[in-house]
Amino acid sequence: MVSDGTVRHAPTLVEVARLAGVSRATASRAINGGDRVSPAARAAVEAAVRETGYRPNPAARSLVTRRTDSIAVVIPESDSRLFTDPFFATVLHGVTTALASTDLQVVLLIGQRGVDRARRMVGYLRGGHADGAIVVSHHRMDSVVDVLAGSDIPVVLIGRPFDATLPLTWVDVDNAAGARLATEHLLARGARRVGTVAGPPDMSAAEDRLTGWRAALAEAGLPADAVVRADFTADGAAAATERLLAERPGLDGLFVASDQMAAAALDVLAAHGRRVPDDVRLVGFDNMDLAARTRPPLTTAVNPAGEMARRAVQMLLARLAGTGGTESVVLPTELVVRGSA
Amino acid sequence: MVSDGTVRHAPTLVEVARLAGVSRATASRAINGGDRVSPAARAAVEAAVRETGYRPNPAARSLVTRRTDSIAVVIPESDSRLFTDPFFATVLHGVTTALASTDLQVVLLIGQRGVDRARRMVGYLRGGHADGAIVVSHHRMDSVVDVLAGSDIPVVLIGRPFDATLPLTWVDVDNAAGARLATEHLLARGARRVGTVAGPPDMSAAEDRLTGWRAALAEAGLPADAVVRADFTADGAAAATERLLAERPGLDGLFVASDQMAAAALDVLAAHGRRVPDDVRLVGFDNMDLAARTRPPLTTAVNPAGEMARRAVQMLLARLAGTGGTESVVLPTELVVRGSA
DNA sequence: TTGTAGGCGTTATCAA
DNA sequence: TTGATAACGCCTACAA
Repeated sequence: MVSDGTVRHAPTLVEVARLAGVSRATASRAINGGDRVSPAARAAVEAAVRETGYRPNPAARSLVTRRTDSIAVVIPESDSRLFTDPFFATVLHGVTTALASTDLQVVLLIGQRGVDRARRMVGYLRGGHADGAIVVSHHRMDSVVDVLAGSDIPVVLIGRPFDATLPLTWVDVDNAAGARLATEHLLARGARRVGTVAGPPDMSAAEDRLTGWRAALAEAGLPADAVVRADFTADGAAAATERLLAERPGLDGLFVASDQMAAAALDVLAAHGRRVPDDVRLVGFDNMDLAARTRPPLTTAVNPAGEMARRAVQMLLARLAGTGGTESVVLPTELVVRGSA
Repeated sequence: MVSDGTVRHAPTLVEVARLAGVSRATASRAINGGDRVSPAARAAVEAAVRETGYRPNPAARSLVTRRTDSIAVVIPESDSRLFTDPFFATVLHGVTTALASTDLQVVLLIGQRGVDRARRMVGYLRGGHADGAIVVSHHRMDSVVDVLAGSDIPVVLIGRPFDATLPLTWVDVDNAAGARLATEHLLARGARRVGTVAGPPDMSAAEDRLTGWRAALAEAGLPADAVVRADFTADGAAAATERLLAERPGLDGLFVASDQMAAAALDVLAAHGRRVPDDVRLVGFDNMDLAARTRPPLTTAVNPAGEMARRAVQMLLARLAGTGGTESVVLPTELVVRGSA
């Protein structure tokens, strides 16, 4: 007990044990929920814990258990998307929420990409700072992923890696199916000249969404050649949409690979006097907050970021417990129909 | 130690020392940059470290140094603003960036408010999981702040606490000055009937911005009674703006306490056929990404979230080093003039 | 400058 | 069911 003026060092197991009238070993067992403890001893220890405000020293515990009771969330994005994109905040929130019932902590690693940084990160993880990792891999990130794949650290990726042969577990939304739904919806609403503002080719989500768009058009027997690339930013999407309109003045349908880009496309279309959805039907992807607030509001495919985070946590926990979690997961998506198509 | 050709367990100091032909103590000194090491010994140890891929076991180190080399970032928000608001992502990015040059890690604590959770958090911090904490205190959060103030954990708040008498260090932007600048700008542009969409009264930023707005009007000898409250969400702001327009049809200037809310107000004004800036001059607060992308783009006061994060880190590091960091800081703001006023 | 030895707080092993 | 006792890997007086 601290008598407000005395030494303020945290109570240790020794003091708890002494107060409870048992040995350290018994106190430890009682605290860690072991079964080989008499009810009397357990009660005494619990009382002593309450009285002293004892908390186990995590370093000491970790030293002997070889676990840290924490997991790392790795976000290898350096650019400004980190601020802009609600995706990361949603994932982070999902992870911490999913972990709230456990007593695992989240250690955050935000870093630049590149081989050096990758090695540092993996070194950190191997160094025993975390029991496992969730990697939010939006970009290609070969270095981090490669190094991780070559290690024995339990890790789950959010967003599939490019190289499907790597021994890695991941969870992703069915980007191709979402894009396909979106495009089919455009066609169902009567669009016949359908373009797309795609994401950059070094992101699997971008590639998969492009694939889905192509598939829907192929099935309808329509050409899939009205493609422009952007970088998932509003500015990039605005410029790309301008190019597309110049190249394809007859466009009557547009699938844009993210809501943020779709909002920018909306502005460009308006600036060109093209009404949405009357002249051009428009569908986005993500269904983040933003989608409901544009005018017209966006029809869009759902990207369940929070759910992906929860699943990733589940899988990682299973891995850590040795009870599975080695199977990658593709979450379904659906289309939310609003005013833009 | 498993034999599939390799040694499974991470190399320890003992092996490094043996390989370098020195004692554990010398190896430790060499690794930790101590000066009492001969160049030869140091070189040998460094070579051994490289060869073995040695990384100090953080738990063992922490056990004896009584430091964890990690700091906690506490975000006691439970509601959806966490996803929506780029403020948190920006702060997080700022913190990790500022910490990149050190070898401190970030432990993320996202939690509900309330006394129980507050005690748990503080217990966690006192338990020796982190050397200090940065608390992003947007809301009132009396419980967390009170408990923290009563502890001896080094902590820096981002956003001033309501109770100024608490022995806490914090960094904040000069919200009142920003609001004042904004309102003065409205007046300079000719507005005479100036209202405000304020934030909720349990947030110091909201109160300070309201204060600044009042001050500017008082100085100009104009009434400051056209106030509606919202909760920093777009929907809340839209409803509030509707109320304000109903109450004050003659409004010709509007200060909105955040860009996100200002964007919503913009829509409402447009829906009522009020042109911005011709009929109503509008100024927001924050200067986040969004501000440049509304139409017209928003004139707004800068909220330097990243800079606040960096300063908070600096202050906390100083505290940990015992070299100051006990003085709270108010960062200046400025007005960014765009099309809305 | 280097090495010896002790201890940080906990859990795990083994007798009792 | 309990209690000695030995690790866990590292740092740091202290002595050489």
